[in-house]
Amino acid sequence: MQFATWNVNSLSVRLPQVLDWLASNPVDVLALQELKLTDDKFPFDAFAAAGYQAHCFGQKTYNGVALLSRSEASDVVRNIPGFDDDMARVISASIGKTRVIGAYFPNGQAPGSEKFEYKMEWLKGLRNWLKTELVQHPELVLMGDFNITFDDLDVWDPQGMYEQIHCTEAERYHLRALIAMGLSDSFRLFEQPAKSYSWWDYRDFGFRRNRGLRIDHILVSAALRPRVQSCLIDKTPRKNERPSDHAPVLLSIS
DNA sequence: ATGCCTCAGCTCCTGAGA
Repeated sequence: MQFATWNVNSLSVRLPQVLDWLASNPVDVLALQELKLTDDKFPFDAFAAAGYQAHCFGQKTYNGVALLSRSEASDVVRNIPGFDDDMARVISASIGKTRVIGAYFPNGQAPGSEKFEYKMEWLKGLRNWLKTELVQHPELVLMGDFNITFDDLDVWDPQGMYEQIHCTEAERYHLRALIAMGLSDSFRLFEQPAKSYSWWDYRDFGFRRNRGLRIDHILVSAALRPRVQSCLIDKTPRKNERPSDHAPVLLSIS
């Protein structure tokens, strides 16, 4: 079974690329982030024609997430129960025996800002909710744009980005707390190419110079971990003419 | 560096992203 996550930075702009990518990568489940469109504009028909059913949680201008799946998805939940949020950031569903959570974590802008405080509160809310989710659903995948690097391996310039947004100890603490709950960073279960990133700044030839961050992750629960066969970042779509700034991450489970 | 791209929208500039 194959899972993937991709921050598309506007589904309206990226739909042809998503369909192309699915044609070459017929994953079972694809989580999308930053749709930047409302539910009424979601291209259900285009995905149905490609063999995917979709559940979406859209929002005007910013945010917006969706789950696409080849088989039926049930028990769809939007956002984090118990955490009040006016932004569309999380969508969960049961697909087969697996509970799948697709998430667009807050950016946080800069340490000390109001948006950073919101990010910290959101991360606490996520973890409180996940505690019970993991009990109810031992086979769980949490994937999406986390907007946090695990450590310096995930950062092209660790000195320059020291304690900068996505790289602060406060943010990384919350990522480690998810690991402490029994989740694993599936990417690091395998040997990976040096300087592997999932996001590159549009500016300054970020991709060409490989000045990036690994901030898109797929975490798996303890029950799934022994079944993980591979995890990789697909840089191919970043070479398209009008790419998203993020690349998709792919996970294979037996 | 108040910059660099890209996207949406109260669209010919601004806010936000990361």
